[in-house]
Amino acid sequence: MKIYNTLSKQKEEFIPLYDNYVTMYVCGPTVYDYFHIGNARSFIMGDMLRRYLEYKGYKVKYAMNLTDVDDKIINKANDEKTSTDTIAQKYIDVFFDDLAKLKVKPADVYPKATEHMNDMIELVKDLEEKGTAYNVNGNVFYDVSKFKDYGKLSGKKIDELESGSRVEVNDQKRNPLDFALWKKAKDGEPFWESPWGKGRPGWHLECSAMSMKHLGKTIDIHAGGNDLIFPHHENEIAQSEACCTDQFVRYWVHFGFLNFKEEKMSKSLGNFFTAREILKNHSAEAIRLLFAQTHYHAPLNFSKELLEASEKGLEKLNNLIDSIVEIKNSGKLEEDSNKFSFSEFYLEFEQAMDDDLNTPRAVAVIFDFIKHVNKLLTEYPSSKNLIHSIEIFLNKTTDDVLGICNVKENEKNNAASLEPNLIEILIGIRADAKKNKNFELADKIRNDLAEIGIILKDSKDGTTYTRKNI
RNA sequence: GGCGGCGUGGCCAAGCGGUCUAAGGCGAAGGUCUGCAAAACCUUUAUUCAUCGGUUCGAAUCCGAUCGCCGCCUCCA
Repeated sequence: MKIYNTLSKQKEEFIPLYDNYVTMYVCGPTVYDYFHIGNARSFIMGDMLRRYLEYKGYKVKYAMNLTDVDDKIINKANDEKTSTDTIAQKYIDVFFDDLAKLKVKPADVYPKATEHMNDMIELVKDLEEKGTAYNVNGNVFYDVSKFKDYGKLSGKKIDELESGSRVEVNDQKRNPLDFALWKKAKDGEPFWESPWGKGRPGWHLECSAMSMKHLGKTIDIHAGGNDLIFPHHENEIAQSEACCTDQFVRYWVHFGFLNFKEEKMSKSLGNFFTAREILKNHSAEAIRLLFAQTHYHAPLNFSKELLEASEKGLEKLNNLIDSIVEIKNSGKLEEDSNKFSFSEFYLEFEQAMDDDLNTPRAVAVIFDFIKHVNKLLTEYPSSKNLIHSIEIFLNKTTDDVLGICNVKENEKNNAASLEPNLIEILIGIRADAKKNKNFELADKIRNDLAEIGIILKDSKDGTTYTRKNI
């Protein structure tokens, strides 16, 4: 498989450090608020990458940090007259809750900054000993001039950055680009004891320390939004490679922004929808399909209309699943000797995904597949092998990798309870009504069922139904 | 000012030197089926890829210029 590596600015063949074991780190949330649908794009695309690696047979160790010490958390705690811990815990719960709703597979570890103080302090001590960090009255800064590769990820040059007007002025720094590794505590702020006095870590530090601790000094994939390339990821490289390793990350993966009305969706611009808000009216599957329909690297212009279009597209998939479930429940299935391997669809799906996770192409393969099997289904309406092969294909691709459908769940919903039997009875009554040309009654039954989300469909072989969320 | 990205049908979006008179989704139009619907299926919907030049036997794809949009350089996924 090929992956675009921000470091080399080109697609590279992905070869993990150790055989079939992949280490992957995705920058997680600062837990001070609900995350928005733009943040969700990173979480979901990271999830799809991880799922596809697993599909390919890799064993993936996946870590996502929780930033629970930060200015924004402190401010929020002050505003709400509560502790930073309370704020952090509240939004950690929210985060997990929303991620689960978005069908994002849980990471193997969710390291928290507050639980890795010693690791971070050790890292800073090490940098200080090596002369790459300096202490000014309890503030410890990283000396950018000591790291010759500084700028290798973002393509920025130290002198060019210096001449830029936006670099913060700080008397204590030797160089305006130097960044804080350890910040001296101000009154009323949470703090930890350290060799430099009471304070807290700078914001790049945790990712370096926790990535190396949980995944090893050199990891395979580190991913995050485009806006993290500089300075965050650049600084992570500087910290980690100056202290502990020749290569911190082998493949840097960055996700394009989610825009709203041609502008980056962000908290500071205020033009955002929280994921939670969107999930009230739209399914996780539709959100995931929408994201999959654009390449992860490109910007995605978000709108509710687009989401609705994806929702409609999903219906094609769901209708297929419904008809499969319906056929299975009907008891009409027969053993047969037909073989349906769908190997060309698997191949095309894999070729698309192997090409830098080209999910839009993969989705196109899925829709081609749907069209193809719908035809087969009319040709072989009772083939057990057909149904079985379709289910396996959908499970592997649309469910396991893309996370946009769930065959098993649909079956469960359909099979549960007395409901199917009751619906069959109503269908029977309606069939009699139709026979007697009592269309008024027939339509009433259909309309009333539609109101509770049961959609009847007539065909020459009888009436079937599907369920729709209302 | 420095660095990076983008401009493909009504909308979204793949394609990145020949199979492109350009995949797939949404939308629209017609048809098959049906008491009517729904679903499904079949047609139709870009001789053209921001514009202008160039390279090449051949360009949406490479190069240059122009126009337009966006992002990073400050917290941000």
